[in-house]
Amino acid sequence: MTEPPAVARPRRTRADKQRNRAHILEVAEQFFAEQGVSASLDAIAKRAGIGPGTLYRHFPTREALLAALLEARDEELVARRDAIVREENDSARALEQWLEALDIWVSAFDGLPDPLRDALTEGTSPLAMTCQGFVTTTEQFLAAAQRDGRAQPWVRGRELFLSVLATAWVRGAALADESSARSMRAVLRSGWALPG
Amino acid sequence: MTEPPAVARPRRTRADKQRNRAHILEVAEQFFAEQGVSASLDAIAKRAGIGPGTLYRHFPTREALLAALLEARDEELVARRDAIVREENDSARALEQWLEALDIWVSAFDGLPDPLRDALTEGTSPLAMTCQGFVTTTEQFLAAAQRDGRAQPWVRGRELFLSVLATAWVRGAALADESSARSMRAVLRSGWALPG
DNA sequence: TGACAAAACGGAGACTATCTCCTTAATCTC
DNA sequence: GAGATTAAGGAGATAGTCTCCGTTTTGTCA
Repeated sequence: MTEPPAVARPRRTRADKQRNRAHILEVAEQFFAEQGVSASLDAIAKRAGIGPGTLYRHFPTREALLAALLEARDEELVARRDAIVREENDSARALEQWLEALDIWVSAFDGLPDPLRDALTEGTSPLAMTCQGFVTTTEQFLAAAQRDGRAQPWVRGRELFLSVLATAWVRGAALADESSARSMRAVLRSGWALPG
Repeated sequence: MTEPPAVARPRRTRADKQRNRAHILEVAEQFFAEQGVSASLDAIAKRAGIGPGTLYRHFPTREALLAALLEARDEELVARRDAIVREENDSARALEQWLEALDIWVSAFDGLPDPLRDALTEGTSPLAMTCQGFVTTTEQFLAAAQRDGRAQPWVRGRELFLSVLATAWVRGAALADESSARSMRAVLRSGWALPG
């Protein structure tokens, strides 16, 4: 029988690891902001002064890196949600403000709607948690508006969230002016049809 | 002074060129249908039994290849437009049917909404002509519905076309069931809001 | 039909991006 | 400081895009 090995006390995380992680995030934020979410990961590593292997050890996929970057903004969005709940009594206006906040959030980087859409279906992406949370919040605002007869009863939160992604996707490249963006939002809100 | 050169009578297009072009289109149609618009072009060339150079000589960009593939379907869509004009008297229903036809058209291949969106902004893509034509048609149907007071007066054809692209983009990966798709279309048509 | 010129083909390979080992270096613990 | 361990670095495997240029095919006309 071998000696029962003493349970190894886990070491503290190495300092260079934390330093590298933070630096990668800084550089990635800049690259994604400038070039969109498809920016070259190797280029980010190079600019951060590390090898590709190091980047991939910290963030195994592009989605993992994105998820880490969005975490800080997630907190802002949660704060915004709380502020809306606190300050807005009209349930329809509250929903509208929440959708607007979501819209700003998904516009953080060019091309962000694509990985978010994928995360919403695949469920395995590190972005999925975040997404699902915001879908739930959307459902809560929506349910309140529906209770007050201020939102179509057949709409669901998931589709509303996807609509926000979709309008952001359109804006990504196809809308030159702000008036088009407003128009898209209006279509989302009140549709194109008038009762005959 | 040099002799004015006899104007060379242009040769007939070589038979192998036509053969190759047709074959590339066949194979590409299959690949795009199976794997979406991002399928490897070199793989298409290989399957078609030609070198990559030949493919790129025929279709310098992925968009050019897509445009050629969509040409046949364009004709179907134009025919559908004429049929709607001929058979549907109600302008709102006509617009709705046209949007549905567009929706089917953009669903020909997985991922098609992306290059179409890009084409609509850049204007240089071989897909731009086609897109622009369908925007114009959308505007015509929309104008009729607006004259009849059946469509919001502030909506424009371009945004409506983009909305169709956007809902197709969402469906691309994120909508499991047909009920979600219907719901998205309903939001597009009548919005989520009810008057307070 | 054969010879010439023009047109088109083929595929090697340059370039870029992703991602993975495995060797080397930095850091923590005692 | 010595030793154990964790992380870094970066060459290179793989895959996709796209180009260039020597070779082949085809059309034309004597």
